[in-house]
Amino acid sequence: MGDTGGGTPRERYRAQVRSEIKAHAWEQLATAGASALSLNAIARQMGLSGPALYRYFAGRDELITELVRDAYRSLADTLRAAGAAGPDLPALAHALRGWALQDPQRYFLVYGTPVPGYHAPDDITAIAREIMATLLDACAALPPGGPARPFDTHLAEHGKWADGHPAGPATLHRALTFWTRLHGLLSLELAGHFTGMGFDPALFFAAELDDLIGPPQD
Amino acid sequence: MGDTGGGTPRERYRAQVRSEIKAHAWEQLATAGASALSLNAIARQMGLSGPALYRYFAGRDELITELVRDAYRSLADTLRAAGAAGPDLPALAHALRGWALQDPQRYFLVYGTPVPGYHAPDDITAIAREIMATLLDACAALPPGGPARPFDTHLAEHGKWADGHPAGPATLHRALTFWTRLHGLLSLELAGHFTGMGFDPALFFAAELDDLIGPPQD
DNA sequence: TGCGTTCGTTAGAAGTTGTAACGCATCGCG
DNA sequence: CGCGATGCGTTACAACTTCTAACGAACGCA
Repeated sequence: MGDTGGGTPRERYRAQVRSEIKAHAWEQLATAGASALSLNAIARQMGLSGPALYRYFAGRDELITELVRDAYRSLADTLRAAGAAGPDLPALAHALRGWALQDPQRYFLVYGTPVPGYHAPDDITAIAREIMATLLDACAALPPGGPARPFDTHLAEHGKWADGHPAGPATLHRALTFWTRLHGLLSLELAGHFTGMGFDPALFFAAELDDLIGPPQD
Repeated sequence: MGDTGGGTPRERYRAQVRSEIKAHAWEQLATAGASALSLNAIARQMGLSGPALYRYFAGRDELITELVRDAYRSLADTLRAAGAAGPDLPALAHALRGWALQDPQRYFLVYGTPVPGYHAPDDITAIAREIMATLLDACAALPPGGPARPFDTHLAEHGKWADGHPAGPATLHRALTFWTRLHGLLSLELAGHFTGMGFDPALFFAAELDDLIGPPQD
């Protein structure tokens, strides 16, 4: 926490202001969404005038990219922590859901509607791969499921994403479905598409998780 | 198509200009996303000046709401048409995927990142219920799956969303998982999270669909 | 033919991002 | 200690956005 020994005083001050800007940005993001994020509003909240922020971020896009990076980093750390005490898929799932519910707009910053032109920098895609690796570790430790399925054989030949990970096609399939199914559920829940339908999203989540761990196989 | 007999000439002209505005809006939307939609840019494209558009739409929000409404309507009609020749869940699934791939930004307009403050008008939620009804029809016609599961009993008591539909809890569960699983897959595919991973999203989609129709039960 | 509604215009307010040029404080170095 | 370079914050401005107000002209209907 008290990492105040960064280097020159200027560098420390700069880092402090940058993180203060980001703090205000997160606040705006959580309440008004990413599209409403305004550099001028942040400057006002901090008691300084508009163009001052351009000393710290090249522009709105760079600030948002930085927030996206931090969001990815936060998710990767959260999942890694959940899997630290041994591979545990349910623990990973609940860590993911907790992280998503904690700040829905942060979740959408990672997995929400993309901007057509935008391409994430390499270090962000690296974090994404790290997340998948954590997921693969947990899936590899699971007892084998049912019989091999057609898509498994396709993954065996076209699984160049898990390169360097010693996981069989069935495990790759498991990790992929874990990701897409839980994302579908969380995405719709956070977007409010379940409100007024009456059921409890947490129970639905638990049901889908059960399906992923031990599919109905007897 | 040639529905030119709306009423007074003024009403016909008004409707025509409105639809022309929306056409340009869809074009902008598909290329630059919803956040970049600009009334001024549309006015320029149409050869008239900015404030002229306010005769036809109260503002940017109303135009976007109208686009959301049309998107919902288009999806509901597409699914209804796919299920017209009898309840057919695979047909519904492929119609959904085709509709999504046809215009990703239109899909995200319906199921993408929500604006925190926004609440959809009643007629839009009515279309959403219509979509769920079509889905329930197709699920009800499916042969029964495996044994009843815990979440089914919860849905039996908290399924006030399918009110008026003669479907059992297992069918409700089926429809819900159909929705969330395929959305998760499509959402990540359209957002580009699968690019560079090597596998074919269409095959993954087919695999998930197989799981939904005939879960591995022997 | 004439009257009223509606349309499109220009002008302008208030907001945004982002650039340019200018003082001034501060930090590091001699 | 003092001096110079670096960096910070400012104001001024351009270009853009949404949206309101007021005006003139065109159009439809009686």
